[in-house]
Amino acid sequence: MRWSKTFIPTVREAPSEAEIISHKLMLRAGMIRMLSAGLYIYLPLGLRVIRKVENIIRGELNKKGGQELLMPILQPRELWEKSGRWNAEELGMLTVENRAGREFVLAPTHEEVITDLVRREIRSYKDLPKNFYQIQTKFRDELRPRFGLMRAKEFIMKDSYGFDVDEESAGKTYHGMEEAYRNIFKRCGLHTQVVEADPGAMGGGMSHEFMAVADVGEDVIVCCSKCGYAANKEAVAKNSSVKEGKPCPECGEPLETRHGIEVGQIFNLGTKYSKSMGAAFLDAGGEEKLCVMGCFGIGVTRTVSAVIEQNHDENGIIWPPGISPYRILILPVNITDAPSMDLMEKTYEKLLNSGMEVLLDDRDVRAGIKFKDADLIGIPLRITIGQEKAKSGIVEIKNRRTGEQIDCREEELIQKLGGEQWTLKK
RNA sequence: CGGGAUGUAGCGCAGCUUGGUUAGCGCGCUUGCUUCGGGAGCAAGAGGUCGGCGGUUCGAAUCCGCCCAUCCCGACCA
Repeated sequence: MRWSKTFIPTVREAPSEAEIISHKLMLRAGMIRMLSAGLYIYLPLGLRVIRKVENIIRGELNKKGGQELLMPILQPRELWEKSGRWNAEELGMLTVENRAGREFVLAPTHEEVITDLVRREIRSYKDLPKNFYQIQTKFRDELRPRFGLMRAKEFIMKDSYGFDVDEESAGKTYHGMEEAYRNIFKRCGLHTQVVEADPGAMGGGMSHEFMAVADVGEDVIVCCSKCGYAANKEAVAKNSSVKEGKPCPECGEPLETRHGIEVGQIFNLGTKYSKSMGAAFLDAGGEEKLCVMGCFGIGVTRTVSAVIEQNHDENGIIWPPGISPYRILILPVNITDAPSMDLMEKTYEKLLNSGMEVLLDDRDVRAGIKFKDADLIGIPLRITIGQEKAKSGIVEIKNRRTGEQIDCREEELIQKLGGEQWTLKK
């Protein structure tokens, strides 16, 4: 993609409404713009990152047998009365009424719809287990939206719903999802702590939260830096021996207090919804049983914020390669120099043909601006084409994270980029 | 929803205390010339219902009231 053809409106100063680093950097890097409090437009660069995260999620969930579908955002009131959640204050539901006076909810979550589907379509143990998921916009009528994409009224969420024949099978699903989540967040370049959690409005039994450790996190967790043990606030409240300074229950090291951003949560729901919604099946003995359910969520847009909180420096974002909007940025220093332009086009073509996602900064602006913007938007690798070295067909490759830089002949580029030192870890 | 703060050009801000010709500055934007490897210089421009409504006054960005918006703390929450 040529920078001049896309739309990446970078700005030097972030609007004053932005408080935390990820919000400021997303605004400055031209990833998002605010429409109203808690409502954001995802610009081309921001959307590319979101899509990357979504695709990592798809890959890992599909490996676990997840089946993607898509459910309506607008849902009738009756469905929510059936589950007993129409007045569930803590869900922050946004309701609307149509011209005929019929009431709907802009879905904050989809247990009702998916369980209703399963109730009608699944009748035999032979149809189970099933694991459905979708990635779509969710609504929460947040009274106080905050921190950009961290807490928005409208956000993108991945939600999975598991249906199993019994607790044992549901437990396997649960642990499978836990494993998938670990892989997903790792591939997104996010350092997370898994903590035991309170199921809250979801109900049911066991629940774990995936916390991205960050100073701006709204949640407090107590964890052990040595063995990785971690517990959230509710768990700490229940057990007075788990707090800062006390020995870790697993290894005895002193526990520490940290802040976390909740990027994912998994729930074992038991039969709460299958009972209220009537999702039953016949087992091998011909006996009617209720599906044992689980639900599993990932805040996609929040994950993007969390990644930036964990991956930036004073100059801007440093994308983990797996979710970077582009893998490589080509930066020609002087676009009026013919040899530089030849080399630039050749390099661009070659990288595109090799399947790389390349952003070409072909803008007619001073080099300093390009360098600053390059650091700001944080593409992992930068190829600089300078006037002098271009004469002999040499480009510079620079690593955004480490700052290391090498010269490379254009012909050897593909080979070098595939080499170990440019395959960024972390 | 309780407490606090802010609202002046696309962005960042000054002016308001003590009302007084035509509302300023920096960045950005347009044009020209010179520059050109880390956010250039000079020159000439464009861009404003001073958040909105009402009030006080000869006169309001400035004082008063109500409303709206945005942000922070709290409660609540993927």
